[in-house]
Amino acid sequence: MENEVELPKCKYGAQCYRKNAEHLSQFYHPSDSEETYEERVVRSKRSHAELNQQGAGSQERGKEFSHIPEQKQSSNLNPSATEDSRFEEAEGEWEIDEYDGENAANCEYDEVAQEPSTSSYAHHNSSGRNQTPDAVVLLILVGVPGSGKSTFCSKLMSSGAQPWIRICQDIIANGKRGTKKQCLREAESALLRRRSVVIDRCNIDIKQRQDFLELAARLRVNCHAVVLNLPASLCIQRASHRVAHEGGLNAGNASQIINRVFRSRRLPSLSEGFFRITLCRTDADVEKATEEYRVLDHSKLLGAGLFGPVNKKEIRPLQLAGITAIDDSNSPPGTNKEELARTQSVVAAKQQILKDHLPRVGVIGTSQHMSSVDEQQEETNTLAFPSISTADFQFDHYKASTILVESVSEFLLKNPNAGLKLMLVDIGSKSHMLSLVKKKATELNVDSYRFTFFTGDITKIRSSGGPPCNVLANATNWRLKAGGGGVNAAIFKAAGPELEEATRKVATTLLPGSSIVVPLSPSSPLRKEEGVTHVIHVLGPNMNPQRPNCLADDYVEGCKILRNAYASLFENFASLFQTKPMVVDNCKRVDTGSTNQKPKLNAFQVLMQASKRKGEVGDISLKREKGEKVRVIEDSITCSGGDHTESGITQTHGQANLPSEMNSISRESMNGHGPKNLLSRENAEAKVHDIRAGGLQGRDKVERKWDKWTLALYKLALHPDESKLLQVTDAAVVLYDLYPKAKKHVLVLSRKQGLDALEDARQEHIALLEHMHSLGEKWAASFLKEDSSLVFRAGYHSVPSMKQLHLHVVSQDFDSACLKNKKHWNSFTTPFFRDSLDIIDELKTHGRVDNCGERAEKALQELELRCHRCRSIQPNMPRLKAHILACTQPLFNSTHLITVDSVNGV
DNA sequence: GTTCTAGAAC
DNA sequence: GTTCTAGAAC
Repeated sequence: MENEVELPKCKYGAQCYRKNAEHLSQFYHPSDSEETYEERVVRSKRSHAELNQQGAGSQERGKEFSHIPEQKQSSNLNPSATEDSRFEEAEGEWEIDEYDGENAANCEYDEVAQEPSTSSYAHHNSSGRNQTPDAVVLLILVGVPGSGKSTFCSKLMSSGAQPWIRICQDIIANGKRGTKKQCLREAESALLRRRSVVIDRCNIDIKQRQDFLELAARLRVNCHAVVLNLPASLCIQRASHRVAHEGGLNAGNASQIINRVFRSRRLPSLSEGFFRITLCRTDADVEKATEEYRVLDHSKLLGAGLFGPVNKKEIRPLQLAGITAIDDSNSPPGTNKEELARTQSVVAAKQQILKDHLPRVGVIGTSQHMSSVDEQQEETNTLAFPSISTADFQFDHYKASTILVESVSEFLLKNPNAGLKLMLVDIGSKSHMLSLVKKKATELNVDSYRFTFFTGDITKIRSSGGPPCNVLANATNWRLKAGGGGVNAAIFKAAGPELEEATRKVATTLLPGSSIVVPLSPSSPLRKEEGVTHVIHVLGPNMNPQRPNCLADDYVEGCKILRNAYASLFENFASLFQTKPMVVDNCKRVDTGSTNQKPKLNAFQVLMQASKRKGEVGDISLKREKGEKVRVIEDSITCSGGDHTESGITQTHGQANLPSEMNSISRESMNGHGPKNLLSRENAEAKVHDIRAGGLQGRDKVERKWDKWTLALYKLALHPDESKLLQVTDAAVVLYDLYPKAKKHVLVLSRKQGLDALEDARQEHIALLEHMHSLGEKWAASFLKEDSSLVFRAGYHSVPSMKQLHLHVVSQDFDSACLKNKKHWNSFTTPFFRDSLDIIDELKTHGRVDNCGERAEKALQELELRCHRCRSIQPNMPRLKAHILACTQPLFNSTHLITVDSVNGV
């Protein structure tokens, strides 16, 4: 086959060519035989980064290519290889024979001149080290409906030299129209698998193309454009004749739409960051461009620049910094070396700019190794962790794998930042846990880019060819001692005495279900050699009678502890890279000497912590600048104390008899303000209301002005209108949600003034929250008598929309016309919805509720629409609602479901 | 919380 | 033209 090149030879022999896999594995990649897809991704990215480091511009890459004399044969190395494996082979890192650099010095451009569209990619740099070639392409088609994008793709897909992945927005959502986000996800996934991608959507203006260009820049993939700039009349004619178009365009509306789109089109320019743009004005141009990409395989590289016939109107926006289009109707691309060089240089600069503007996650505590390589190219932070409690602690593997995968999934949802990754590590190549977890992760559609697997020694991940992991989890013992065996012994040994010393400074013991972060000193071998900056000690439940604190087959408690262990571990990992405070409570701290006791802070630390806390929910001064509805009240003018009771109110339905202790609690804690007083108070609070934490004492309170519409529940709590309520007690009222998001949806509304949101809740509110929960449970039970198929969750929104703390009790069918948008859905099905029992537990354990604030609220819009049963992502609300009506998978999102069985004590 | 509307996408 | 989403206003 013409233009194909011979892959470089292995240094072990001229005839090697990977015929012997065992031999090749010695130098191809240390863990090639067991290397997972994700590991290949990371390695591939590393290689790209190295390539970039040595020559940012395409021009420099071109020079590197020139060192290799023309060679042939690449795809016939293994005739029996499948399509995929053939491409995987082609991207391997090879050591090659010595070459004659002088002879090859100008080879690249000469080759381009002889063969305009392609050139050899086989290359290596001055150090003799081979690089991964830029053979994978992100090709963006630009054209109005009817311009022939689908035909272009068909030809690529059916007979292309490489297996192209077509991303078509019209059918991406299970055959239906999807979103740009989905296209981006699919494209990223394909590119990471080293597959070239063609984007089959109009991409008609800069904004529509921008995200794809950024994706290409982030993944170090060259981004090409083919512009199907055919006359509008021709496009209309074609669109009018087609039937059953994927995008719904038909004869009736084609003309209008195409004309409109045609007017709004903006042709792509190199300044957007494209590596190569091919303009087509006629079918012949399209045919030629199609052929160029059809024959493109991993052994070829199309030259950079702008190609094709351009008219005067079009050329103006296409010019950039002196670059003129290369009209390949007369001369082949790449013949003008200066032009090409300038183009390549500008493209490289633009791509660098794009890359520089991508969001980054800071790498903390880098070692020398990391600063030289990882910090520059791996804008990620990875936690490598072993399966907790399944080895020496003998926890049931099936239960453990479920908890592990669910915990991972929750973490990924809670932390949408793609830079935070998790990697499960097991030393055995035939690990039972690993295979169980892989299977469950696949079933639950867990993001395989952010949750990966590694087989090998957790203390030697990077040095054995795995991805860089800057944080390690250590499944430790309660004494945090170095002894024993397994992962704990291995990590302490690999980290040296530095880890023991650093651990001693932080804590002396650890409770099951908790974790503690220990920074590694720069002198630790684990840091120096593997780039590990932190170890997080985590203690899971023990089911082994030979070990301390055995739970003796109490898997109810065991599962709870294991969930807590993972949650604590992941939370601490995330907190390393965020402003959120670390979870540190369930350990015996060396500075306090007592369990569950927070360390005493000096005045400066108190100030800093207060400042940090403020930052979590949005810094007040910043909010003031933005004109948001938050301000600090100078003194305790309003709401000091704030407790009340509405005397004379009785239970209207009588189903919920308050426990005696609750009645006493209500009377004691909610006295002091009669109705008259409340009315005047309400007027005052129409201006300013408190919400903040601090025990509702009126001091150092940050206060928020609530909009008028947010006060409906508040007013109802203060002045219960029995006609609107299901039940009234001294402490709470129950009512139907005015806009139910499911078949059954009630609110249990606290009547305690000043307690407006979870973040206000403290230990003294536990009894009230328990009372609210019991009311919710009772109402759920009464609904279950009517319809036993219902399943309920009782919980709070992390950030409420309405003033006055209220508990949602909502059936999990979500079959309601009032459930309309993404915020509705995500506020009930993501970790933004906090189970009532978890909140009570958290108050008992920590004295307050964490993870409430603007970040959680913001995530509602950023998160995908994911089915709460099968976790599949749905493209929009109508599709989601149709899906959840049909989905029969068991519920995923809670361990505290209220069902017929649970209310009957089964 | 909701409704209304402009804009994106094809 | 339709469908869907996000933001403003209340």
